[in-house]
Order: sequence, then C-alpha cells, then structure tokens
Amino acid sequence: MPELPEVETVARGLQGSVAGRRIVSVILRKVDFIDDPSAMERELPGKRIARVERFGKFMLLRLTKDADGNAHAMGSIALNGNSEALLVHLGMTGNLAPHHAEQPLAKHTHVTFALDDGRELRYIDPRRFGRMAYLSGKTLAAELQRFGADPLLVTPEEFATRIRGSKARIKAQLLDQSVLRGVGNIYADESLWKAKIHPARAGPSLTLNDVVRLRKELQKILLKAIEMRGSSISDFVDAEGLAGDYQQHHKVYGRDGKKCFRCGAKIKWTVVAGRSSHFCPVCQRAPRGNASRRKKTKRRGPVGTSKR
DNA sequence: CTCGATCCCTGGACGC
DNA sequence: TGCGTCCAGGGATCGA
Repeated sequence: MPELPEVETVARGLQGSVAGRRIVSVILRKVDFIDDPSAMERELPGKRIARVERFGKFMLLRLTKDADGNAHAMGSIALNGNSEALLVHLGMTGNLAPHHAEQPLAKHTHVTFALDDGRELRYIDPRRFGRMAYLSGKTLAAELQRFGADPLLVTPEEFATRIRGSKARIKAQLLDQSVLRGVGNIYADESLWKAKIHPARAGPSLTLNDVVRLRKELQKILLKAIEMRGSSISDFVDAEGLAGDYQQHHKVYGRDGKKCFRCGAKIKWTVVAGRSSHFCPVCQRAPRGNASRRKKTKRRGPVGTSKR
C-alpha cells in the first residue's frame, strides 16, 4: 500500500533520523524477500548510510565506506561506478524505522541493522510483500534503469509518450512501474477521477488534453499527499510511527457506493487490468465497448480500516 | 503485445 | 467463542 507519497514520507523521516549513521552489524531472520541475503551480511557492516532517497516505491539507502564519522564526508557520494545502496520496497505492510536497542522486537521483525549510535534500524513486515537488496555499481544502475519516469519530474511530453505508448488501458499504464515509477492503486484511481478519465480507456485513446490534465492532477495529488504524510489505510505509519492523513481526502478510493463529490452519482467499483478500481460512472465516461467485463458482485473484504 | 489467472503472505472482517 | 473462508495489496510469472 505504500505508494510514492508514503515512501517519500518514510524516506524523509529516515533521512532525518539515520542518515550519517554507520551500520555496525546486520541480523537477518526471515530472508525470503531478500535478493541475496549473504550479500547483505557481507557488505553492509561498516558501511555508512550517506543519505536516504526515494526511487519510485523504493527507498534507496545510499551507502559509503568512509571510515571516519565526519559529517562533511556525507556530502560526497561516489558519482562514478562505485555507488552502492540498500534497496527497500515496503510492499504492503513493510516498515523501516529506528528503535532503541532495548525495545523488544516486534512480531515480524525480519531484519535488524545495529547502528553506531546504539539504535537499531528494524525492518518489520508481516506479509513480506516487500523486497530488500544490496546492490552496487552496474548491477544497481541496471536495476534502477528498469523503472520508468518519476511522476513528479516527468515532462508533459515524456508523460504523453509513455502513457500513450501502449495499447494497455490507462489504469494498467499508471500502475506499470516501467512506465512511471511510484504510482499505485490509490493515486491512480484518485488522479483518474480528478482528470475525469475512465480507468478502462486505452492509453492511445487519450487526447493530448486528457494526458496534460492527467499529469497535472496526478502531480497535484501526489504533492498534496506528501504534504499530508501519505494515506494511512490498513496500518501504514512512517519512520516516526506517525500515520498519514491523506486518506481523508480520497475522492473515490474506498468510496464505492458513496456519492461522487462532483456530481452525486454513486461511485462504482470494478476490476480493471486486474486491480480493484474506483470511479464515477458519470464523470468518467466508459470507453465504447467496455461492456462491463467482469462485474464482481460479491462483497469485498476490508478495503482499509481507515479511521474516518 | 496485452490480458487474466495464479502465487506469494498475513491478518482482519465476515459468515456460520 | 471459534473456526473457516475470503480478500487486500505489488510484483513476478505463465499461458492464452
């Protein structure tokens, strides 16, 4: 569930709380979500967390092997091929945050990084849909290259090219991390509603106007969500243990059956491109031939236990 | 090329 | 109350 705004929020928190710290030791427990566990055990101890960035839905803990603790050494990350980083994807339920070492381990604590100030950076993830990987040099560069443009940085031209570059439906395009990195189900639905575009529209069927609008609304929504520290549905909390507030601003996500804030029609729920999708059937006109393909009549599970 | 289906995993919600 | 079942989510993968 953590998407771009949530990951950005966590990354900023960690940048403030653990950047500059050195990793003293690593303890791995469950490792089935780690690319190469032994590489983590081998490479991480002794490395300094130079800074924490967001990359799509990943957090990138940039690492350096400078020996001293001088803060000014932090500024210079190797810009050559020597870069190394710990990639962390929070999946659905991942949480990466510093803890006091004496604090008892929470259930599902799979990784512990002991830091040089006595604290522990702990990764907790009940469902283990997350991913963790130590990568460096060309391997790191190649991994990052798999992903598309950052939705906050992408130009209108590139956005248009990417989003219309496939016959896939717009919902699928928005969620495809090789097209755009960082957009997930919530912000896809929210931005499509705001831009009045039906999720089942084919990418190439979008007009230039559609695409320009969609980019602008997506960016506005993402920025607003970052400002509010993300959406806390289910149990998302950031690196300080704080919940986000953006879920209170959702216009369609999790609002099926409720009234559209724009026109009053009932928000519909359906499956588009294999994912649950929320939209207004009046504001967001269905494409021709979108004969309600597979209506899921049955009751859905909890769409989030947001405390509204 | 794009699609749906399936798996991964746990816990929370729901039905009985 | 307790147990079984369903389902969310992102991403990989496989076959149609």
